[in-house]
This record gives sequence, C-alpha cells and structure tokens, in this order.
Amino acid sequence: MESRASPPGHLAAGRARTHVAPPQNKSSLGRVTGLKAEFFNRDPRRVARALLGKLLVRKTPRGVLAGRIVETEAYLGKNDAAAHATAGKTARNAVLFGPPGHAYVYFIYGNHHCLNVSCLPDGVPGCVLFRALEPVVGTERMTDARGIEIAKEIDLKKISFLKKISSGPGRMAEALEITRKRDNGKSLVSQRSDLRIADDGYRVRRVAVTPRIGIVKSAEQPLRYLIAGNPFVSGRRVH
DNA sequence: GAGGAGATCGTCT
DNA sequence: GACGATCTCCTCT
Repeated sequence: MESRASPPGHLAAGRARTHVAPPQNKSSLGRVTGLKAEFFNRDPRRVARALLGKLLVRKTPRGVLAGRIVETEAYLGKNDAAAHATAGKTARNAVLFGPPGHAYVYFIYGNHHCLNVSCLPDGVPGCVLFRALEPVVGTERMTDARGIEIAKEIDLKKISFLKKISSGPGRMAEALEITRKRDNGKSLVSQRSDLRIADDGYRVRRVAVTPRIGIVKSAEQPLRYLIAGNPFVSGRRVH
C-alpha cells in the first residue's frame, strides 16, 4: 500500500486516487516525438520524474504496443546500495556503465524480466527502472502476451482488469514482450529501434514521490516516482 | 482486502 | 550455494 510507504511530507497516493483517468484503448499512436539521448544524460532522479507521462512503444511485426509510463524508480549507481552497479561493472550490468538511453534488462526470481534505461554519461552508472504502464495501444495483444483471458468485451474497459496487464516491472516487461536476450543493450532513442520512448504531449499534473519498494538496501530513500492519482501504478504490500 | 509462502532460475561469490 | 529491483495462488479475516 503506497500510502503506508509514503514518508511524511510526500503526496499520499491514496488520496489522489479519487480522480481516475478513463482507460485509453487506442488502436494506433497519434503524433509522437522520440526522446533523444540527451534526455537521459543527467541525474537518474530527474530522468525518472521526467519520464512520467511519456510513452513506451514496442514495434512488432504484428503491430504497435504502447503504454504510458506512470511509475518509475531511480537507481543512482555506485553510491546506491540497492543499485546493480554498486558492486562494479560485470557482464550482467555492463549496459549501466555505457552511454545513456539504452535498455538494461535483467532476469529476476527465475520468472521475470525488468526493464531499465541507462542514464548519465558513458562510463558513469545510473538508471531508471520502469515499474508500471497504463496500456494505451495494443491492449488486447498485451493481455495475450501476459496470458490473461478476456472473458467479456467489457473487461477491456475495466480498470481493475487493465491493471493486471502492466502494473509491476515483471508484468510490464511480459506485456511488451521484453526479454534480456532480445532487448538488453538496445537503444531506446534510435529511430531504427523497435523499443523506444516517445512524447505525445501528455502533461502530468502531479507527481508523488515515495521510497522504492521491493528492496531492502537503501530502501528509505524517496526515489520512486509516480503519477499521483493514476490507478495503474503497482501496488505492493509493505511489511 | 490483506498477508503468507512457494515457484523458479540467472548471476555472483 | 545463496540471493533476489516479482508474481500469483491460497488462506484468513
């Protein structure tokens, strides 16, 4: 529950949940602009906040899948005990030490892939973890990729149903067919890339900041960013 | 709705 | 061999 995770002084996500955006199950993307590498060449905290409201777009032979980024977490690099880069460069995390704007995908708990984007200049580790998307384009294909059965047509209009598609790092990666083998090291800013981040002009009204979740080390730092009131952010019990 | 526990396997030491 | 930036099922209230 986010409200329990929020330290005093931060926006309470629970209160903001009262205004709920309607699901936007579009059939295609409108006019969008791809982000440039410079966008990611800065502090992961600024990138994590700025990414909210942007679109994560996956192009596949069967069509486009896209979701609005509603939740991110910043990982700061060598000085961040929770970051994969804290132990230094390895074969697994090499992307974090590379140029900004590239996908760092890792496999966790034997079941799940998680997508990050590298930040800061070449040689300086830092990244942002994508934690949740609001499905925008290709919703049915995403449910298919997740192995979720659509019992009734009206399910695709229910927030409680749509939330199961991509609220959580593992769910989100599965919905967009993201895997380490296929996507790790891929540029998210190249026009030729099949996995990109784009701006469609959406403006975020309020950003909530809470401690990161699902981690033990450096768990107290407020480095999780989410669109206040958005129903598609991931929920997780805090013990 | 909330909490507990198992599944599952790549990566690192 | 241990750990882990998760998810889902099952049980209890």
